[in-house]
Amino acid sequence: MLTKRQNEILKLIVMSYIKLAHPVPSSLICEELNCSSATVRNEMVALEEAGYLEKTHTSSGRVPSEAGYRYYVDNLMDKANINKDEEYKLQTIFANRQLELSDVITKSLQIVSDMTLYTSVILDEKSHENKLKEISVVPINNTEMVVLIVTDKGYVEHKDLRLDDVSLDDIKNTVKLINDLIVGTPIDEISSKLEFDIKPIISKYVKQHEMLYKAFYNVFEDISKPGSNINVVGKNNIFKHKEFNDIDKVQDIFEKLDDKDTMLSIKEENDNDIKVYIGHESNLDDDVTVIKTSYKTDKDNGTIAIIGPKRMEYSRVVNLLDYIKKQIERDENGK
Amino acid sequence: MLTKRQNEILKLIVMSYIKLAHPVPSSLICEELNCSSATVRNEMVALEEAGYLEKTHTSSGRVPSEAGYRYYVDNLMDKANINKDEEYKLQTIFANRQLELSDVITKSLQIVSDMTLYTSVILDEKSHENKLKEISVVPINNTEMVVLIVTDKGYVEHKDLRLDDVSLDDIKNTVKLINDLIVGTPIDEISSKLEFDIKPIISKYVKQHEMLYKAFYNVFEDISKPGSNINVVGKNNIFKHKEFNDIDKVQDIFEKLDDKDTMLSIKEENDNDIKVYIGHESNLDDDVTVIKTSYKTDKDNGTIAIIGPKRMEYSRVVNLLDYIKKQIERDENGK
DNA sequence: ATTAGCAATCAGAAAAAGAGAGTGCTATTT
DNA sequence: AAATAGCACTCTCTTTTTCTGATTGCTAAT
Repeated sequence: MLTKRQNEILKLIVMSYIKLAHPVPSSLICEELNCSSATVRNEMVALEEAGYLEKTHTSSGRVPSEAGYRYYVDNLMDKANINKDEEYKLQTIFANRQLELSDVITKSLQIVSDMTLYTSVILDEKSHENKLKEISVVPINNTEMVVLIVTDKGYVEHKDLRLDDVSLDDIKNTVKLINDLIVGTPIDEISSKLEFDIKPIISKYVKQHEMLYKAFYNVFEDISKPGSNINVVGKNNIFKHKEFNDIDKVQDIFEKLDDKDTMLSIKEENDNDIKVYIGHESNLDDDVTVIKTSYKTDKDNGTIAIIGPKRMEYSRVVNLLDYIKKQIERDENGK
Repeated sequence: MLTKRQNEILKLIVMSYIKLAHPVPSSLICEELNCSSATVRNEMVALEEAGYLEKTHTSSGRVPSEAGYRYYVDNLMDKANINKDEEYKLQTIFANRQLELSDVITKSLQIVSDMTLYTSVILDEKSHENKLKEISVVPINNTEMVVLIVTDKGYVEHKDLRLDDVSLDDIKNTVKLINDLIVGTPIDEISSKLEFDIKPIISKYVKQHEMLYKAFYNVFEDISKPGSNINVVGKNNIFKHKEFNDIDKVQDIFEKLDDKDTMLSIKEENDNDIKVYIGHESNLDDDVTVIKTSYKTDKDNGTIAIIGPKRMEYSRVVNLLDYIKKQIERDENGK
């Protein structure tokens, strides 16, 4: 258990280090605390023994350890509100109802990345609860057509289809059948419904049924794949932090930011809270921190995350994420 | 004018340097040429005076100058055919007719990037010759709907629309009017046609005409913006070349690869040939070379480019680009 | 015209030297 | 008992020096 003064010193050290990116000497703290540097040094030894501080070499100032950051985030961090200026900048995005939700989210995180110099990730999953609302086919020329698919949640997919020697009537009939029979079916059940309900019927009414069945089967097979969108914004901000001044490290992080699985792992344990993953917990790099949260609306749910150095402005980022999460959820659910 | 032997030596030096990334000593060349290193050195002096070679310091081996690369590309480079192995890998992509053209191109350049360790850029412009083929609206709930727009070339756009207090009938009528009156209009002329031809009519037949007109006007305004798609593939390959072992340089290049204007400038002077921009000509970095070409099909045209170090495998890349260009054009036009 | 031979040059690695920041410890004060 | 002043000690970071090896340019010989 830390004394009150130790808490104070630890907080000051973490905050100084976040700001100055340089091991914090006792002299810096004693100015703040009105006591001598020797006193601070004694406390520093205690904090180091407790595992919250580290030295870079025998006679260096102190740097927060991973546990130090953890303790700071869990116990010491000011949970102030979002900065008014930042709120204002984000407000203008959320006020704009013209844009689609995913664009709003991307834009807001773009702004966050620009302001903070950190990197943002947006993961949004195609919901499995989407049901087919309407399918239509627009012929382009003799062999090509565009298939348009809309779900009840307003999700749109389109696919080009090339079919030689199929009559327009056949196509129209097939589309009509699909619209009549499987509208309302959840997208991941369409393939099987197509096989068992539609196939027998179109084989009666449609001449080129074999080819058409196959084509539409493929289209739906494709769409129903449970894909996630991964959007990484402000990647180049990685270069802006002195802990990433090593080209091999930067390369490694860039490769992870491009790696689907690594990015998807961020969204695991979909929690309503804001989660902070410090250093090795981030799964990216020991010098990286990931702060994330999830959102849920009527139509959509997803995860947003900010990636930066372990020496990150924790409270600022937490506030920003919290604000955005609330805006998204208010915007869409509360209307 | 260079002698035959000077040509030979220059070619060997460029090729060695591309392969070994190390200033080429005379000893390396004389093995190849069956003459003494002193002889080669004399020729090197001549080539240096002609501006084709440089030294990194007084007693270093020679490195090709920008002019040296230029001379090599224009006069000395073997214009062999594409490597069979590489052709095979690309073939499988182009054989797959399921994919849309833009996906085929992206995939093939992804493969090129993986094979060569260079970076690829695909620039494809939305053609202005697209004409409206069909518009449809799918209502999602009371206030939201999806507008689907298809052009005669199979280009699809969709926009979410929020409209409070508009009746379904009004919407249907408006869509019908648009379909009746402006299908076939080039997309960049739709806005004005909407204003002068449609507005007067819907104001008669549609109750909430003001709001609907405005909404559709915005939708078309949005789509007709002459946007270009910019797709950069294999960015992380930048890290793989020793000339980019400097973090500031890498940062600078990454920022340029993300910069719309810089990337768009690649497609200028839309030429049918394959163009090579060496060093400062690349507009990216003095150590960078850009090799590009353009393609043109019935539906689409665009530019593809490979970005790598100046010390690039010129002939290999030229062959790859040439092959891909031909495949694209054959694939789409020929058939 | 070509080549052998050799001193001269310079990058890059390794070693040495110097300066400065900050600590830990001890003795002293409060 | 807690806080502080004082000082030797440690270690990084920077600069300087030394050393080695690769490669050249030049001169004289073939």
